[in-house]
Amino acid sequence: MKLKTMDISATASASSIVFDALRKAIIEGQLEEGEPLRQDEIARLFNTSRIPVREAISRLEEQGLVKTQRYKGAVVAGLSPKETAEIFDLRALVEPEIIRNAVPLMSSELLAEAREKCAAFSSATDPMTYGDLNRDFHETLYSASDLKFFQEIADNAIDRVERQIRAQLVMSNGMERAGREHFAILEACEKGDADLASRLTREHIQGAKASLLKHLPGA
Amino acid sequence: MKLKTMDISATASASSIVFDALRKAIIEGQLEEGEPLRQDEIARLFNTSRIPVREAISRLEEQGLVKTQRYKGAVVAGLSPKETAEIFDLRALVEPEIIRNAVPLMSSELLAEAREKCAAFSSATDPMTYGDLNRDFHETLYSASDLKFFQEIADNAIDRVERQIRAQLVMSNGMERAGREHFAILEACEKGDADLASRLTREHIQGAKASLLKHLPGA
DNA sequence: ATATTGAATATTGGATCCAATTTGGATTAT
DNA sequence: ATAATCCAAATTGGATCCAATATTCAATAT
Repeated sequence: MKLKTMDISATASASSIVFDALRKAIIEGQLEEGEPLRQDEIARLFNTSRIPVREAISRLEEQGLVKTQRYKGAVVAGLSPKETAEIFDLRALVEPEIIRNAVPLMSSELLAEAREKCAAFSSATDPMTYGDLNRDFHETLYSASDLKFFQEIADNAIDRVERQIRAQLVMSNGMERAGREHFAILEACEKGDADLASRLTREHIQGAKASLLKHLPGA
Repeated sequence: MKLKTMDISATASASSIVFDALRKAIIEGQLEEGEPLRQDEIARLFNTSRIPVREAISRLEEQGLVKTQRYKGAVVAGLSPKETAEIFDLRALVEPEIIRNAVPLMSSELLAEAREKCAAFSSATDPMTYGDLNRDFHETLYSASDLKFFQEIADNAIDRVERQIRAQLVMSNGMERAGREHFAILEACEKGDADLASRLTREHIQGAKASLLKHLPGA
């Protein structure tokens, strides 16, 4: 008798669990810029030894989310205004291409899902969730593309400025304008107008960059 | 008495040494695609324990140069023709922007250095060094830009297709055409024509992609 | 002969211990 | 009191050992 094989691989390695948790805590701002990451302390929090913690930290450093100094340890990486601007420029270059590629590949189911996410963002009331809902909408559209490396780049770039994005969203008009722009991007996708969706995405990112830099010291 | 503090940090950590060595071996093709990386074996080669080896491998995986499976180990990552094409598209998007940004920042010293590298590439006779000399030329020009994140992206993208670049260079006309195109890019930089340098860089990459895909099965 | 079971081996993931380095405070000299 | 010095605590980097899992191959049943 044959049994259906069940995927029981739900158990992830300790280092991956620590990595995911630290990454989430960093991009959500629960760990502030410059805050040291003590291996011992983190190991105690997750009931592990420092080995998987070190592996997680080294992966986070490879992603640019932490900086480490030999024998001194790791701190949450911060960005200068100039660096922030560069990341937004990178996003403004890459993400329009992802959308352009994705539009012809969007199923009606995916568009329906994106419409829900778009509505959820526009009607959000809890500032703590602004960032997640914003990201949720964009990633839904991006997921239709088959450009996985482009998506990797975009994901990492967004990770690095997630804190600034959240700040921008709670600023005056941030949510309102983003909501409008999301809706326009969605409409372009529904019309199948890849060029327009691409252009609107670029302007969306450039606008966020501009409104953010206005409030940063000496951009 | 005060002593001048000397920077004695020449001693890198074991994990960094292993990381650099493995990365070099992978992109130069000394380790073939799919070849398993045995922690124990590597540890013996470097006279260390497996701990720094594991850290190095996890960093390499974060860069996409190896793939690991739980309890099965790491293998050198390969690229499908489609993935190779995507990486070249990414390069064709990012690197022209780096050059465009770099041109106004190029000192005459840097241009002189680039000219030397360009000549060295064109007069190269040992196929083993084609890849290094090619990269050397491009990185010299890119180094003038102040877009460090863009450069990170480009560096990693080039890493991932370094093997294919080397193959392309030894193909018929590969070196000859690359040499000509390098010279044209260099001339545009010397003239201070950022737009032209950018366009030539894009065409250089797109041309390499096209000539490469012609020789790949079912691109 | 072929497929299945099961034990021995190989390999990775993690815990514990030790070494190297930094950091901070007590001590001492001026 | 202040600055330099030195020692103890804290912290990271790495080695060794153990646990968990995968792989191989011989033994066995059909």
